[in-house]
Amino acid sequence: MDGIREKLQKAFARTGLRRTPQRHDVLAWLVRHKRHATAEEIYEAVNRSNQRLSRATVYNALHALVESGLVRPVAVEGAASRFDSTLDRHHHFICDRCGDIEDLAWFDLPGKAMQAAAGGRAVRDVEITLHGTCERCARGKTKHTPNPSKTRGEQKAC
Amino acid sequence: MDGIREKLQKAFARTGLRRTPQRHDVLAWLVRHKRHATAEEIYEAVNRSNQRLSRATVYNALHALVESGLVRPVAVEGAASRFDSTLDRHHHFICDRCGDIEDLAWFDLPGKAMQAAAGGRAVRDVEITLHGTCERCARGKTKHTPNPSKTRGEQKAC
DNA sequence: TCCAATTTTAGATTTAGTCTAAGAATGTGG
DNA sequence: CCACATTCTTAGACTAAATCTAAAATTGGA
Repeated sequence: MDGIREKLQKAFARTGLRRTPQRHDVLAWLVRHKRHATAEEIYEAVNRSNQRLSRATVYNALHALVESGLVRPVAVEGAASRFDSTLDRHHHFICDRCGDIEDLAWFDLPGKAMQAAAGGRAVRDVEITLHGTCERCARGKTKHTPNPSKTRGEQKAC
Repeated sequence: MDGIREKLQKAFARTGLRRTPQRHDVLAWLVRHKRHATAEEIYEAVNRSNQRLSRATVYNALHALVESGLVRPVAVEGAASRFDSTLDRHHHFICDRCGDIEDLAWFDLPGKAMQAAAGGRAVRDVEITLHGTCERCARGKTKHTPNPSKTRGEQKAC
């Protein structure tokens, strides 16, 4: 119905990454829920619906998926890394106040300027992250609690 | 001789951040050594030359400095955050293989595209990180060990 | 089918970073 | 110059993130 099965099948085939049930589940969850989840959240969510997989397996699967480009890590200062399916390209916006991560429409970098700055280096990927205040926080809605799990660190109550 | 004292004095004055000896030492070290150091490295380095400051103080100082914009955190997936003086603008390049972080010359984002993508959000800062293979790793020099401290995580021997 | 390589697993371990409560330093108004 | 409130630092305990280990399970191919 959902086509996800086929989509993932293709993705695995394309990258040559061995498709284990565990990797499949992790990727499927990430594709379905476009949240920027931590490894811990994925661990809990996937285990809630399916068979159990261990924490180490979640990390292994995530790393394998990152390695082959199907998943992208979003590192956050002072907090657990979050993960993101790359099946559609996009950039990120991180709110200074509440720490929420939002997707932005993709746009290109000026190729020339980038090449010049990169010099002789081989560039595989470009990561653009905007920082600022999200609309909810700007409006002063204090209820906005984007990371229902342990929101460790900086974020001021918001 | 070095003008750093005055430069920092100005920086503190400009941002209104209280200049404590500890914050000064942390910032001074970051300005002098343009490495992208972890909190732990800073802790060790600063204590090597000067009086002792506690780990908590290093974190406190770093957060205060980040808050007031004098220092920028560089989050890295699966590893300790690194820190960077912002006294000159630049972008980053992170090597997939060895994990090294290099500075790139500053270049601007196409303002229109960015505004369009950001929508109504208030953008404070733009962070551009290129990922790929650094020149040393490309040349296959296996000696390249950029993070002499605990290089935890992904990096293949390189 | 059998073997070698890969993957998963549970649990222990390491490391990053925060928290707490108490004490020190600082700045301000009188 | 003093008193008081505020801010900052500190050590160490604590929490959480992520890795590591060694053993068991699964897989793909000859």
